Amino acid sequence: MTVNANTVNIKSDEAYHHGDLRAAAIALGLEKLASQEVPDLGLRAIARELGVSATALYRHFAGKEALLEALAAEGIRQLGASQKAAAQRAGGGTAAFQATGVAYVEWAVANPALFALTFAGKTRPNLAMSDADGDENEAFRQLQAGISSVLPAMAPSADRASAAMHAWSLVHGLANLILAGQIDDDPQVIRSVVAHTFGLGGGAADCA
Amino acid sequence: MTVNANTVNIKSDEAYHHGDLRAAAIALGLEKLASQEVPDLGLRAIARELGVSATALYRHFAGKEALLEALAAEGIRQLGASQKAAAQRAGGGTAAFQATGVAYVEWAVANPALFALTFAGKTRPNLAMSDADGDENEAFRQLQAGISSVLPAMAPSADRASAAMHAWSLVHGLANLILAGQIDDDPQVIRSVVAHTFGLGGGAADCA
DNA sequence: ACAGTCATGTTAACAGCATAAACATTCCGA
DNA sequence: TCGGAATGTTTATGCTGTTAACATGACTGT
Repeated sequence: MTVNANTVNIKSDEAYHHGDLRAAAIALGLEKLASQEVPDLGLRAIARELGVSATALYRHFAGKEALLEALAAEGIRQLGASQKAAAQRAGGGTAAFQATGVAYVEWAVANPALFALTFAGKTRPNLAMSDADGDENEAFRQLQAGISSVLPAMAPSADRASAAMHAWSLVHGLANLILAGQIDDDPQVIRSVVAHTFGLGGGAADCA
Repeated sequence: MTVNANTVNIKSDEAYHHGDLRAAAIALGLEKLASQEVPDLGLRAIARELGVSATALYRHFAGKEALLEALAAEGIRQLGASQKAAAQRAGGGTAAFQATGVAYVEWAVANPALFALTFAGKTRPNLAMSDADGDENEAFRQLQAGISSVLPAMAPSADRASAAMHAWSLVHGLANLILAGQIDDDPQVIRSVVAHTFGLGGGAADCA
């Protein structure tokens, strides 16, 4: 296992000035994103806040876009981890599937800027199509696992793929609409909308 | 004096140099958005391309954000019109409802930058909550009409609201995921994913 | 018709941004 | 120890949004 340079590894102190600048930049970027609603990060601002010259970051990133991609990778990793934790907490089966959906939306709402960045532009890595081996694909793996727990294993793969896209679209759209201020950020609403589709096998945990 | 033949003139002739600059800026903005994937419009670029000084636009827009909002308003108007046309083309009932969903996604895919702009940031007007009287609310009105055609009129308004959010989230998420390159832009896929929910008819009925 | 006001344009200037080129330093392996 | 690679700095270029001060043309009230 190679050391993943992307991970947020804040060595306690005495770190970066002549240490690991790349990691420090990513850590600070995440920190700034966490306290912002819109991902308008600036290289200069990061460098300044890091006590380093503006152009120093070019030794570690090809440009602004490269830094943003690194942050996006971290974002998708966190999202996947959050979903995985929610699924485990819920046990298994349909409940776990719904939990991943709710976790998706809640993570997005809790991390607006990072979520926006993660899915911004066409330059981002294609999550669904990649071979789901990397650590950053936990999100899609959770989706597939959820599908498996709801649809019988013998269902045609076309149905499974369609269901996956359906579920993903639902939570993704709900998250985006909430972030756009078009739908209220109400846990009850989120749960209800998600349950409506994610429980599709049996329908209606919510309707009773 | 030279009338710029490139621009899509809203006002018939005798255009903008000492005419209607605001309209010209919006028209050019839309034109530029149409040939771009990402809404990185620049005030200076627009002014330059319009043959006018950079600061002239400040006589008509409070700032860049204001111009973007004007463009977003035009975007939501076009989206609603597209949905309305699709619904009428489809006749009525469930088919029309599905058609509005497909139209939503297809319009978004056909106008990536404008669609992104329309739903970017929290500063945009809240479509769902406003009183649906203005011309720009056709999109939400279509959504409600579609819901009405699928859910029985006597259904509790909570169910109707939930169904509306559900449908909206689905198409919105599907559009965004396609634009993010995560789902293939395949008409067959769009139709299938949309039909899955928009034809639910039964989804809510199951609960009763 | 004339004067004044207001809408609309102009130029100049400021601060901030991403990025590139040339230069300096530090570190590490042969 | 020496030389090159890695890392950081200064300087410079050209972009951006935005403000301030100034010009000018058109409309309006008397």
